[in-house]
Amino acid sequence: MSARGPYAKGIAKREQILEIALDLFAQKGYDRVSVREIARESGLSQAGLLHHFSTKEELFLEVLRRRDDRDGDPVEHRHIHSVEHLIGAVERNASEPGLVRLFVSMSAESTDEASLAREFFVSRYQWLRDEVATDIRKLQASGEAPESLDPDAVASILIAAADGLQLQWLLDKDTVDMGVLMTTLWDSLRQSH
Amino acid sequence: MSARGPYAKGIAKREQILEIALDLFAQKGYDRVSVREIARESGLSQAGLLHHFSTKEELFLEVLRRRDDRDGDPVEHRHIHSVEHLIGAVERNASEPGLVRLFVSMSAESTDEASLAREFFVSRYQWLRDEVATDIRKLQASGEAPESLDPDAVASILIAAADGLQLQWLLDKDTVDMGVLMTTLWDSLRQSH
DNA sequence: GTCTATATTTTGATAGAC
DNA sequence: GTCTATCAAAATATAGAC
Repeated sequence: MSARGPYAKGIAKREQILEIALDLFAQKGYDRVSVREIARESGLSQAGLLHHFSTKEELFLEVLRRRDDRDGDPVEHRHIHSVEHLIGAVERNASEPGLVRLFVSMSAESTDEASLAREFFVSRYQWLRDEVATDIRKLQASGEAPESLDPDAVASILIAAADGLQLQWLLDKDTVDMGVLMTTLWDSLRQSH
Repeated sequence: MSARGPYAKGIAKREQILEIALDLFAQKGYDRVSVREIARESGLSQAGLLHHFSTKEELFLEVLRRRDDRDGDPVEHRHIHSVEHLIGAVERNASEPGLVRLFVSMSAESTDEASLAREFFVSRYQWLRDEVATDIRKLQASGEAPESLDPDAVASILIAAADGLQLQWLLDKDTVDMGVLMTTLWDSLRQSH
């Protein structure tokens, strides 16, 4: 897939806009960023930006989809999610407060029934719970996790803890160590009977 | 403390505005509610409302403080928070999606460094963690919780799970049973060694 | 305490030139 | 593909009458 051709310039600009929009949405939230501001940071006029994404919401949804892909190799991300990966992602997120804020604020906004992002987050959580629950069943089969655990319940709980700890961490980064706490939780669950 | 006197009318109106603002912020989030809208629902003009709260942010902060008080008896709320209370609050919240949404979206907004609500949530989490950790120490002393648990870590984790489960529940109310999952988590932790 | 009227900004989006 | 110019709608906040 060459980057050359008649569309190369447009595609490159699109990528740049998406990067900048990601950062701005992460910093300030959807409603507090104007298209003008994203355009200015991208070295474009507002109308120039709206040539690439004809509405603000279209740009926003594209940014959301992109966020998932940045969590490491997209292929790996999509196919071998596990408890270990979940904890690893939380640990890595401690170096990316902007991304964490994007996720926290966008997922909160998505709870609005009318939000365009709602569908995105609903299916994302369904998928995530499924991946983690499947991994737990695998660990039970190999004796690495106790049979007493309910895989679906524990999957929900681990994901919930990850989200909640990210929120606490954003508010008090020195007090809350997300990675350590996730490990503590998983160790405790594995040692329950 | 009588409700009579020269200020009775103003105070009553203030209360009414706060109730309505609470509901609207909960439904739509801070940025998507206008002062005009709150005023209209309160039977006032915009200028009439701004006589009671001179800026939108002032009104918002007042609503936030009020939210805490609605979580049951304020006195009890403030003085005997415990693991049991935390789980009970989550269970009760399943009948109040509006309030849950308010909390989720307002806490997410508060992660903005410049947010006026930030200070409110930072101190709220510090206080909550402290209350829950203290309760866990008490349970350990009476033999109702294993000594192997780190009270501060478990407090953070339980609160995080509560927040994260509320988010998942808002997005998929039929699949996620917050109360059951919180109980599952706490039981597992108590049975770990 | 509440109103009408208005100042001032800012927003998302479009039209049309180049 | 990007610009300038512009529109229409909304927002917060204030001034001043009653």
